[in-house]
Amino acid sequence: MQQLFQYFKKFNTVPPEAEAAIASICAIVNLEKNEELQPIGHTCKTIYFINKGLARIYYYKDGIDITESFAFENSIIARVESLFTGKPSRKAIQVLEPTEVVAINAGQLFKLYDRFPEIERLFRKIFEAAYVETVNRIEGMQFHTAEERYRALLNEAPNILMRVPLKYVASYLGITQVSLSRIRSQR
Amino acid sequence: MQQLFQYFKKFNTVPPEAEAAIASICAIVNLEKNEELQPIGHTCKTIYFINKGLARIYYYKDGIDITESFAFENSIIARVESLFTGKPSRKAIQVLEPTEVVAINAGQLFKLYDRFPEIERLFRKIFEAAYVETVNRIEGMQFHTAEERYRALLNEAPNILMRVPLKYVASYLGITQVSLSRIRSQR
DNA sequence: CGATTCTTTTAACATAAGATAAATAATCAA
DNA sequence: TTGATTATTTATCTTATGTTAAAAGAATCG
Repeated sequence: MQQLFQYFKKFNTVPPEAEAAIASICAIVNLEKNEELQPIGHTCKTIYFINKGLARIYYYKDGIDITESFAFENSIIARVESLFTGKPSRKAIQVLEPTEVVAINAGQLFKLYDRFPEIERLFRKIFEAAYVETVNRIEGMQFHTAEERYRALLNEAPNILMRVPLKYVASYLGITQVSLSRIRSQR
Repeated sequence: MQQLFQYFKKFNTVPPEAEAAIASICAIVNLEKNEELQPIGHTCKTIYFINKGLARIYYYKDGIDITESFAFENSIIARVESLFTGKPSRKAIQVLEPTEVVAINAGQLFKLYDRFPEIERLFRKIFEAAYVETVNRIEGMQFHTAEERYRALLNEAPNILMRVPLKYVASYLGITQVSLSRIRSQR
């Protein structure tokens, strides 16, 4: 849990009582490689923090598995399009390595917002940062060739390419696995 | 200003004093067609609400004008990647019709967050909703052909195609103007 | 109104990426 | 270790989209 509170400090400091309140609505969960953290069709009611390991959000389009995003240790992962709307998610969260997460009960967390404005502010800032990342990703997807997107990933997040099966990376980049392989092979 | 407060009600109700506080940091701005609301290179310190008219966020990639997003009446527009990081934005906001906006001073707004938790909550929810929209847009961009993206736009936001020059729509869809024209011509 | 400028379409050609199938390579379980 | 499964690469062919240039069509303004 210390790891999570360390992470929080990057966004907002909260008083000890607030930390204790958060701790009381968290649970440590351990998963084996490839296990599902959240299934498709379920409304997202949990925010996860990754202590160790790696996860992805994915969904199916026309029967094809598409990776929306990856998350590594010391980061938050949640299906926000469900979390913030209360609608069921067409997406799932899956772990790609043996992974330990802190599961934060979102319903109870949102209740804590009333008691602790610092907690509301903390998560506001966390999701603002995530929002910015998403906006930046759109920019990367507009008018870049598949090769440019691959090279950018190689630069900015080589850990993804080291730890994630290429088939997942391909759909994350918005291309087929065959295309990705072709791009990699040309030197 | 009433229009803005009406919009707010969709997200969170705030007490009259809070409304008054917000009103005190807002200004009405009127712009002519094609005028710039915010220039490239400037750090974003204003959140705009569109009373009437239409605006877009755009930037240049290799000298080519690319539209990141559009905003119509009764919606918020801001360059969040600058607003939330304090870094200068490579993007600009331009109005595409005679437009009236409410300019909200973001620095002062963030100060109001301390005095009025309701205001912090209000804008938290506004940006959460915007975040969800952005995540959904990524989904639309992964593994859809240009034609599918055009048809989807035609369905979901035909007003964009009615009111926005096609050259801007093309880059928004991530394709060239020539491609868009080709897609439109085939019945 | 006519001239200029801006926007959209059309045409011809080049190329990146998709689809399908098959061959390797890597991983994993018995 | 071996066989079976899964992941990755390679090959061939097809197609969507980019590029460039030019023509046609609208909008704007003096």
